[in-house]
Amino acid sequence: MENENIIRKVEKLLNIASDFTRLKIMNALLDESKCTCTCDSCGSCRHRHCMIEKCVGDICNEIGASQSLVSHQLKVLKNANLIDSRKEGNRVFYFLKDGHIKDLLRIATDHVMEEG
Amino acid sequence: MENENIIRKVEKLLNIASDFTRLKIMNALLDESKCTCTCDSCGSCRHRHCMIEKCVGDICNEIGASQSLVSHQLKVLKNANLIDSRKEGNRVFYFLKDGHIKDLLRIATDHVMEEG
DNA sequence: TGACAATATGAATGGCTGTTCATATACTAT
DNA sequence: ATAGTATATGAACAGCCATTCATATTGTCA
Repeated sequence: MENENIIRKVEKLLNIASDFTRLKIMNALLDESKCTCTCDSCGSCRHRHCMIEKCVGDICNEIGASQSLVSHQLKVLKNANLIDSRKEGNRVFYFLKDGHIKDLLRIATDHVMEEG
Repeated sequence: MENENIIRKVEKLLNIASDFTRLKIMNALLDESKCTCTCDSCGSCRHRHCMIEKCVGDICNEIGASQSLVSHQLKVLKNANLIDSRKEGNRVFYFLKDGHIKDLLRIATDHVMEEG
C-alpha cells in the first residue's frame, strides 16, 4: 500500500474513533472490570482476545444516550469494522472486533492522563 | 480524573489526529529513515526520544500543501501540545513533542495495514 | 392474531472545521 | 531604508456529520 493511501485510511479510522458517543460505546465494550474472558490473568486484562459484549439497550443505559443515537453510531462502528454483532432473540449483542482499538484507546487515554 | 472527562479529552486528541493534512505533517516529523537520534539501535527506531525537526517550508514541499494551510494546521497541532517549535533566524522548526503520538500513529497504521 | 419490546432506518438540521485568499508580521541581506 | 524570504493570521465559505424526531422492522409472548 502506498503511503498516501495508508494515511487516508488512518484518517478514516481516527475520524471514526474521535467521537464522544462512539468512544463511550467502545469504552463500554472494553470495560475490563466486567471482562468475561476465561484466561488466568484476567481482571486487569490486557489481552487482545479479551472483550465483553452488550446489547443495545444496556449500552444506551450505561452511556446515557438515546436508542436512536446509539443505534446509528453502532452502525458506523460496524461499517468501519471496529465492532461486530450477534443476534439473540429480540436483542442484538455488540462487541469489539479488534485488539488494535483497545491498544489505541489505551494509548490515547495514557496520553491525556499524563498531560492532565 | 473522572471517566467522562477523560473521554472528552481522548475525543479531542483523536479529533486533532484525524485530519489528512495534520497526519501528513506528523508523519513527516516522525520519518524514521531520516532520524537524527544518536542511540545505537536507530535506523528503524522505535524510541520515544527519537524525532526529527523540519521547518515550515520543507514540510510544505514534502507533503504538497500550501504554506497557509500548513501554518494553520501546525498551530492546531501546537495548541494541542502534540508538537513544539524552535525559531532559528528566519525559519521556524517544528518537531513532535511526545512519544505517545508516535505509538498512536503506529497502532493506527498497523490496523489499517492488517485490514487491507 | 394482536400487543409489546428491542432495534434499525430515513430525513432534516445546526454546528463545526478544513481550506483558500488576502494580508500582516518577522527576519535577513544589500 | 528597501527588497526579499519565511511564517503567521483573519475572514469567509463549503462541506460534512452528530443528533433528533418520527417511523419501520423484527422478534416474543399471550
